[in-house]
Amino acid sequence: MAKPNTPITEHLAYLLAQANREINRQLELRLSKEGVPVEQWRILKVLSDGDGHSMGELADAVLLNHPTLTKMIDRMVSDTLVYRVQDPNDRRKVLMFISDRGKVLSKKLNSLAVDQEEHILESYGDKSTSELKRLLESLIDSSN
Amino acid sequence: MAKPNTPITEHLAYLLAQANREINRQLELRLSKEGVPVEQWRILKVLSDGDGHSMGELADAVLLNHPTLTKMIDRMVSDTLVYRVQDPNDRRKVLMFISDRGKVLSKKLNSLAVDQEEHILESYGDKSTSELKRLLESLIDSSN
DNA sequence: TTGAAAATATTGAATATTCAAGAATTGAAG
DNA sequence: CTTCAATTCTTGAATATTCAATATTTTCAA
Repeated sequence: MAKPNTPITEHLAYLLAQANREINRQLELRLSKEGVPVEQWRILKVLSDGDGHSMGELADAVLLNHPTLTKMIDRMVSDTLVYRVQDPNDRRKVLMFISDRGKVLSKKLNSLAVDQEEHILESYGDKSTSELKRLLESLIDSSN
Repeated sequence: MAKPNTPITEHLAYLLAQANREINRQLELRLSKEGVPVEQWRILKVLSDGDGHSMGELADAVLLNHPTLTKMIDRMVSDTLVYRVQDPNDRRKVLMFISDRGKVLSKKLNSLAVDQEEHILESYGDKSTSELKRLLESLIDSSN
């Protein structure tokens, strides 16, 4: 008797990748109205607290590797969305700040992202959404 | 009074990306024992039903764009893990099959992937895991 | 039956990401 | 103090991914 061997669609790793791909695709579509990739939305959102964030901190927060972040920030500096300041307390570090132009863009992007969340809430339900968020947070916690 | 503006960590899109990144990283680490990227595990797993799968079908199943899949399959053909056969019923299509060598590798990879699932089950819990899977499936459903 | 449109897969050029190495600064042990 | 290891960020080369265009085959309407 042949072993039925779990189909890939039952692996948590696969379901996460699939869900992430789909939701990300939808978000991408909305943000493309402003011609901005999802990662830049994340960067602007994190920086919009107005504080300076080091590159390392940012890389963690926005789920990008260091060199990838450096190069994306280069582009955003060219677009004058953010700027670099050397950290006076530790000159190895660079502190990133959001510019005024960045803040304006960030607001537009946020409302596009909120639109999406609301769209999900409608089709997927309030209860499922908050339960899913809770479980994801706890999965992330348990992975550290 | 300043609007507190949802932190990025509360967005479903972000939580999914974060959880996916973490779980994927762990899986990657295990599969690296066999020197194989996660996508190749997916491909081998899907093909291991022994049937022929067209490139389009495969691309959907393994969450890759067409050209990316084509190039990855080129490598796997070089490694004699899979092979192409022209679909006799529709000669636009190419049917992909897993080779014997591919089957052997696939088995090893599966056991590494199952190890991971079990590790998650332990640290995260049986109940949470199955509930999370259920919610993810239903999110994916509701997105079509 | 013919010819235009659709479906499928691949290719090549443009872009983006990653890996490994490097430069600058700090920390800390001797 | 001095020196060596660790931390932080960037760079350049190697890889990988994506976009747009192409080739082939099928479908289907006229």
